Amino acid sequence: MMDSAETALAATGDLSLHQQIVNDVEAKILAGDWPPGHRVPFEMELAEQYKCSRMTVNKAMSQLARAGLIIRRKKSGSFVSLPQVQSAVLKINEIRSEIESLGKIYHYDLLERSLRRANANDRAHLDMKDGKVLHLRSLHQAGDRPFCLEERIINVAEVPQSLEESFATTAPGGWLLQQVPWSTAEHTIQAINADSETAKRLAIAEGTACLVIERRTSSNAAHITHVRLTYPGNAHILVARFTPSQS
Amino acid sequence: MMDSAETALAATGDLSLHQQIVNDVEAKILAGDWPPGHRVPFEMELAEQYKCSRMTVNKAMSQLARAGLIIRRKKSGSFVSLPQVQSAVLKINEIRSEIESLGKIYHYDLLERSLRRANANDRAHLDMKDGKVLHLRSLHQAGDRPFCLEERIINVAEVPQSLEESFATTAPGGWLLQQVPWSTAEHTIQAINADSETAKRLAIAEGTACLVIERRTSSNAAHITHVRLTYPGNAHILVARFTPSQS
DNA sequence: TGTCGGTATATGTATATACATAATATCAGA
DNA sequence: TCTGATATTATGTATATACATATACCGACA
Repeated sequence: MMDSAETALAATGDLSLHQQIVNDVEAKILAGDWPPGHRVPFEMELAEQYKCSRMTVNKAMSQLARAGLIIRRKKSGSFVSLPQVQSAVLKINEIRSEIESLGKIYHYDLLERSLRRANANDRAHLDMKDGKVLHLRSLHQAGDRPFCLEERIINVAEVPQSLEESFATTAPGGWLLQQVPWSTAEHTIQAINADSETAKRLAIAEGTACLVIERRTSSNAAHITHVRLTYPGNAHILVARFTPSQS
Repeated sequence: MMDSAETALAATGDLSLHQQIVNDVEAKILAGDWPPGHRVPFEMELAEQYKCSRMTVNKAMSQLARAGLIIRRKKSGSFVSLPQVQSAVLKINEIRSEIESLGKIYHYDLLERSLRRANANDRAHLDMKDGKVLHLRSLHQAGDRPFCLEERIINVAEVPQSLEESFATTAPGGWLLQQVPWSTAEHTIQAINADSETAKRLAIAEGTACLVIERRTSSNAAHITHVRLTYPGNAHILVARFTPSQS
């Protein structure tokens, strides 16, 4: 078997020096050579080892600290941290591209579009006091099979241009990404049994398990939109990955 | 309404200079003042603006680039990037702490423990050629209610000390976190209808929608363990968040 | 007009240096 | 022995400097 140190050093490509240090240290930690609590060599020691300045090592160690792999304490040194709470990055693709990457033809149907004063439910979802919301219900299809049922409310005060858009052929998800540049988002994921209405729309038996993803998108302080995506059970699987220092 | 620039500058606490720059630029992007594609001021310009050296600005910009908020191109400058694919960080807590944080009493029951040669299914899950796996089935309870059904296989070759452990009172999840220091993980999440066996164990009606999380944990190259967690529907909701440069 | 090649420019990396900050270690004095 | 001041030390931040690298731009030349 190949020694892990060799593995690390073998990969010395044309990477920058500080990136090499990051990789080497990360490899040591992942391989278990340096268990949690182990003190990583001091910056000065590593600098000597790699024949570089302390600043270069510092840059590498700062990266590792930001990634959560090590914890740094003044005067004491840097220590391999305990594996944090199991966490993973969940990538939620645009529905259209998701379907097309499956080799299916994407089709979008608008079921309902209405403008209304925010009711109690809307206000809770968007954390707003008063105002109007645009309510949209639509169906995404892969080939001739229903793929996902979407129910969305848009905060009209924040996205007034949504009133101009019919959404007859444009799915609101992608459209909003264009309009509201960057965003923060909160997701909840749960399993529900399809009620009769949902079952009919998704062409599945009533009671079939469905995956429901709800997302609230915000920009700085204001909440922009809330969407509830219902996927027919087993037909859809979410994938999430976690790798430390996800470079 | 407060100007967003003021908002950003108002928050000038005792943060380090490069962190202030990160915050200010992030605020500008989130507020939409700098839309996607907009060219961020050059490092030299920002250095002048903040009356600091280019290196300090460079540190800030590098952070923003790593976080994906901006894209940097030599000779051209830095540009606000298009909102990436909706992604979010999913934190999957230790089941014990999750239950206890709900104010319930945690109880763990081992249902089955067996050592066996890896069958085709095991080999697929752990991506292994041959060898033994430890198979564990257990139930996590919150108060007197079933909370989660766990089915796990452990790669004995990678974690030989698992043979010494009875798991009669120790849940394998937390134990493994201690034994296998750092890890990468792949998760899949889906909704299923409870079969009769599952329904009985979880004390729910057959066919109830359940959330199933499968996780494969690895350390460097080798796969350590595969676990399938089944939560009774509606009783459990996953939460995931996304904020750019999740500092 | 089109292409080649040189120059200017913004970022990328690395260094030496300096001082700040936090926390440990040490030692004097009560 | 306990207390508190002081020294030591590792990290944190910031600077000036230097050179590397990629590339946009522009002008010369065919």
